Amino acid sequence: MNGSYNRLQAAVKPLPLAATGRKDRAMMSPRMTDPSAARPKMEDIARLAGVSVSTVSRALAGSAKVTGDTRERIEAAVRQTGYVVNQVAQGLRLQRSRQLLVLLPTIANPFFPEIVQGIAEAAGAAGYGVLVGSTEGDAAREALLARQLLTGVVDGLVLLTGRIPAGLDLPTAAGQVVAVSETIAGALLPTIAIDNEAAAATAVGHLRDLGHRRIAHIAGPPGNVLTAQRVRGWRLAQNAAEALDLPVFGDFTMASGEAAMKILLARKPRPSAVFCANDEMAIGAIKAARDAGLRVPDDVSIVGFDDISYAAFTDPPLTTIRQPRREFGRAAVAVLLDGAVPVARMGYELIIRRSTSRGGKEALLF
Amino acid sequence: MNGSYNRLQAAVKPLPLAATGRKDRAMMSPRMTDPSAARPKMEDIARLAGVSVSTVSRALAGSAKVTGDTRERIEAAVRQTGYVVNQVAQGLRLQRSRQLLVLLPTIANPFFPEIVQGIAEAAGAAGYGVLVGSTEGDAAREALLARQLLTGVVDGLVLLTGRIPAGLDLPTAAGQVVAVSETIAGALLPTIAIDNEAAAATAVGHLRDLGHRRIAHIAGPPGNVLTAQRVRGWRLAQNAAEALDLPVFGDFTMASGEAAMKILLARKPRPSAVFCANDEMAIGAIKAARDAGLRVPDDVSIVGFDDISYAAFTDPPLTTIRQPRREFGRAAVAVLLDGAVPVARMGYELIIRRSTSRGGKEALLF
DNA sequence: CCCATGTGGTTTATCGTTGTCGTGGTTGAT
DNA sequence: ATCAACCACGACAACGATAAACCACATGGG
Repeated sequence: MNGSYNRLQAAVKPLPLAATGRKDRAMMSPRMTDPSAARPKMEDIARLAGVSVSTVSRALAGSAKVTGDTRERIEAAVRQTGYVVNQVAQGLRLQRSRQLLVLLPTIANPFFPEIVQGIAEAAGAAGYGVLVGSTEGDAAREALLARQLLTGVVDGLVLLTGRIPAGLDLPTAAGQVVAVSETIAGALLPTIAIDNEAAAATAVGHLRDLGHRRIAHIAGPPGNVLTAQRVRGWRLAQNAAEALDLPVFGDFTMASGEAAMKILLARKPRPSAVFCANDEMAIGAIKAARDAGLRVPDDVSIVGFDDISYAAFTDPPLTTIRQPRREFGRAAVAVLLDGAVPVARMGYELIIRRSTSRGGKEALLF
Repeated sequence: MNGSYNRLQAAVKPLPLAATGRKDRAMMSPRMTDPSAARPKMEDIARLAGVSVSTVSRALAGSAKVTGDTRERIEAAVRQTGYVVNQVAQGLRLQRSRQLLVLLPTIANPFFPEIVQGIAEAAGAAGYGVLVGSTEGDAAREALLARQLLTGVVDGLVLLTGRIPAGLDLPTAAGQVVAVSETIAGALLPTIAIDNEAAAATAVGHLRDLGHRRIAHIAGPPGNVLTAQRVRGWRLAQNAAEALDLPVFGDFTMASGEAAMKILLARKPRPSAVFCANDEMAIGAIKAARDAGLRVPDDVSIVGFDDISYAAFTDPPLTTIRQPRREFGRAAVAVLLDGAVPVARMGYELIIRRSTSRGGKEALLF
């Protein structure tokens, strides 16, 4: 609400000014070829082609009712002026924008890009554009994006945030919203995801197969749905006694993974393996282990989750659970655009690299 | 142009249908409390509050000309209906959207997020929303985003792509576009960046200070402006003979860095140090070195560029050039919104971590 | 007592497109 | 020759919001 508000108006002024000037220009011949021309509108094309705006509109829409000659004149005028339809006006008239909005918690997490790419691919093929909004954990920004964008700026919303933005009325928005990757607690919303509990159990099962019995868990932030599901999976794959162990909570960042690992390494019987709720925390955990003078996987095995691109480049390369991210994106668009039935349990895959190995003496002694 | 086009229209249908139904509803009392109510418009608020739409508009705009009583009735109606203004209509009327669009080459590169965050911060503070579009190297998608979005959907464009989208007329868009990080060849466009040549020279100078004389370069893709600038800086910091060496070109991905490093390691006198045009390629290079049985930095020193978050978590942590990304973002918004003068040479910083060390025998023997 | 000056609101025109309806002119069938 | 049917196209009314112009009604000063 301060002064800086207005500057773009000023910066944009050239256009409005030129726009008002346009009518004058008809009378003031000298400035006819004004280079700082305003964006032409359909009316301009119509005048140039000597037809009505309706005809221009029809021609541009590809109607067969506009004949060769007229059509050519219109197309020539369009080419000449570089005219493009005003999406805002079109959106208002049509009550639809052919745009999708992807809401993600933070653009910095490399887990999301591939989902967005899948969305963009599928949406693009259907003639839809894709915009991305990053909420950065800020509920206000989230609400702003969702609201201001469901107000007609976009036709559909893909939620990667794991929660319903404030102010979004689900019944009203039915069919226009789909959740991906994270199921949203208690909301009847089409959701695309994997079975996180089972996937976590798979990861932990892999460690058990290698002989590990003291398998710690670096979890996501408390309160997060994914966190809960993966903690449950971790418990599920262990026996009753082991499952009493407490996870250390992080926040999905490398730094938090590093900190959590330090805590784990200080535990009395040191865990022989650690299952991390995502790859970034696993990267942090590897660093902590290294800094503590431990070798991965010889001294500690580490498993991640997501299979982000960096997972293959860590030292050692990270064993992790791969989620079909591109598929997530495509499926989300199918739900939105084709009314496809959402698949709540898509396939995942355990990618075994070199951060896990057979449990050492310690593990076997147990 | 196929069938899948129409589905969202169908999904959205409830709204248009309800909208047409709305007028009927006035006469058909029974359905008054229709739960699947259409999004209310200003007219509905006006009716509810017993005033005209103009008054509602003014009240919502915060005009002092709407008094206590009237204002309260309006606000009550807004609360009751959950009304939010239609941005599309508002945008058409106002000829401005209070939205900025950030165009980036790929959302997958972790160099960009922090810039976007800086943009979002500054824009948010000024009441602007930020949308992100990822072109994925596709010129068509790029043009589509730029065009369709400069058609009134957004007020400003931040280009992180290093080139002018096709169909974007710069004179017309003057003041609405700013380039960040990459200068755009031959375009007179406000640009926020660092002096890439000098920064590259700084990185290479650091290696020379450590005694290295065979310093190879893994460059970005040929044709890229950044690539050229950093190659020049690399040459500049060496003596004439050394500068005859040829860089190996990559494409800024980890995989390309790995491949490039393999090539470099096969060179006759093996380089004792490698300057990589970005951190991701450096990460790939480190992996290649490791896989070849070489230790970093004992056998090869490696320097990156950008200081992405992963740079601090590699083994060894990566020495690199830090660009003030958040500042980039803020500065870009200042240019767009406040008409600030763009700073083409912002400060950068050499971050010395542990991927570089004094050149070994080989280097000293030279 | 009348006119200037505020208040607190309403009317009206407009932003750029598109669907509906209408029109003048041609065509084919009768 | 006459009429229905068509045809390509034009005029007009929305879509939802806002700013400018306008208008009642009070109030106060001369």
